[in-house]
Amino acid sequence: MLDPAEFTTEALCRSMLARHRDTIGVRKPEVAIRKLTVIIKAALEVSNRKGFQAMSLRDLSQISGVSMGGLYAYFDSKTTLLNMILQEVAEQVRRVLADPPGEVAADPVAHLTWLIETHIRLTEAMLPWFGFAFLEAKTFPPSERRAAADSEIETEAYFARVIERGVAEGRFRTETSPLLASLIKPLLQDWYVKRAKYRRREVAIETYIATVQDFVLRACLADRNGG
Amino acid sequence: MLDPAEFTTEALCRSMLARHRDTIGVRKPEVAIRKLTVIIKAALEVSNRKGFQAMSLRDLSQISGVSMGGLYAYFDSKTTLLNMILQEVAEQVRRVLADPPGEVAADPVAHLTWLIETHIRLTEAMLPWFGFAFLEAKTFPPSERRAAADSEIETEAYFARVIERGVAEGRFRTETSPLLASLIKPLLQDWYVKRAKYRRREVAIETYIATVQDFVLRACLADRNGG
DNA sequence: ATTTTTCGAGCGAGCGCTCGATAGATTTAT
DNA sequence: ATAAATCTATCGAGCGCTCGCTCGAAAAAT
Repeated sequence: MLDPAEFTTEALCRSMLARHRDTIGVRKPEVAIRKLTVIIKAALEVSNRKGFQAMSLRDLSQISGVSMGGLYAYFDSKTTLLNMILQEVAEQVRRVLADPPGEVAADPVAHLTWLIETHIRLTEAMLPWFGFAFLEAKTFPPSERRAAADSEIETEAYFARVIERGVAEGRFRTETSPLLASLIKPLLQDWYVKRAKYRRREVAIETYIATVQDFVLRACLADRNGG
Repeated sequence: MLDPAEFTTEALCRSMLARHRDTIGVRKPEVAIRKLTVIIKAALEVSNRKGFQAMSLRDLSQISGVSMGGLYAYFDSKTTLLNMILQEVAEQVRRVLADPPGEVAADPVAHLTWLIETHIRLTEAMLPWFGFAFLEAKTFPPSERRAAADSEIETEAYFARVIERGVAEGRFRTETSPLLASLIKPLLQDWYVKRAKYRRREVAIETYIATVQDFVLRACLADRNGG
């Protein structure tokens, strides 16, 4: 479904580097990618454990093995580091959700099902990144907070459009609530926000995906088709 | 439905004071409640704006009008203040959700509907408190984090028990997913977590409650009863 | 007169961030 | 081929500042 090679920390850091070529001081790409990867890995690990604010740059330096000064070759402030990570998450969401396979896009039901599965699998592939984004985006400066809210609205819009089309084409109940698109998002988020709980209960990702799909489709489809 | 007088900041602070009589240095109850109320009001206000960690005790002192030393007559550490608030939230959830009216408890469908409405109305009555608990609980020390997780599981259990009974009594589909109870919680949370979004879109609380109730019941009930 | 409550300057620790020093790689000059 | 010059990447002690928290004194209440 998703190619795992596209979501390794290294691959994602390559994408980050490309976007910040001008602000990153290290010129040689192999060196830059290698070090950026260990920095980001460490940053995600520590932040997911105790929060981004609580992670000091000395923590990050020690765990990544890069000196204080060395860190500042890759970002010019702690807030910039935050933004680099959040932007990469938003970028991947856009890249992955924006173009469904042709045969899927043609049918609202298939499209909705695909969106749910793909979103959950994307968050699974980038678990520390989404955990980070969810945990941190709320507590930060106005501009970062707004960017996070925009990204959220963008995701919601993918669902809203499909539902609207499904209703227009008569595949969904005409009474389908316009609120539904908003309510799908928290269902998808629960998988990575409460990941520990689902791991403890040994819920497989396929089970989770199927449950959410069924939950949503029962709300959309006419009664007879709900089973 | 809920008596607003029970959820004023002052009423809640009275409950907090009772629970921490031994660690609060101020002896006269009227004085203690009055000051605790302004402290908690200020703490919730600042924390909801920029996060509990980012709120310094100097911020809190200035905004509440209570001196640094004065604050420490009400808690012995910043973490204690956090716990006092989280405990009060957990206490109210327990108090309100634990005893449904008799006529409601008798019927699984009515009980489930009641739980959804009551939980959403409770979070609305204590909006800054729940916003605070949601925002902060994740980022904090192990013991606080565990307490928050326990409280969450407790809430989930209310829903799990009703659903189980509904299935046993033949009111709900036998295939009703055991995951459903977990998935209800994020739907309820969205109301206070994304409160700004729903306010902007002018979604009334009654609309939200009805939408969630319909969403959940469609997942539980046999197909013919879904409308 | 004595207890209770309030005050806020001050403490040590830790924060984000800077910057001069330096070791290694690469280019240029001879 | 070798020496000199230049550039790149890395380092970590130290700066100014704010943090959570304390404590002895002042003020208010009894």
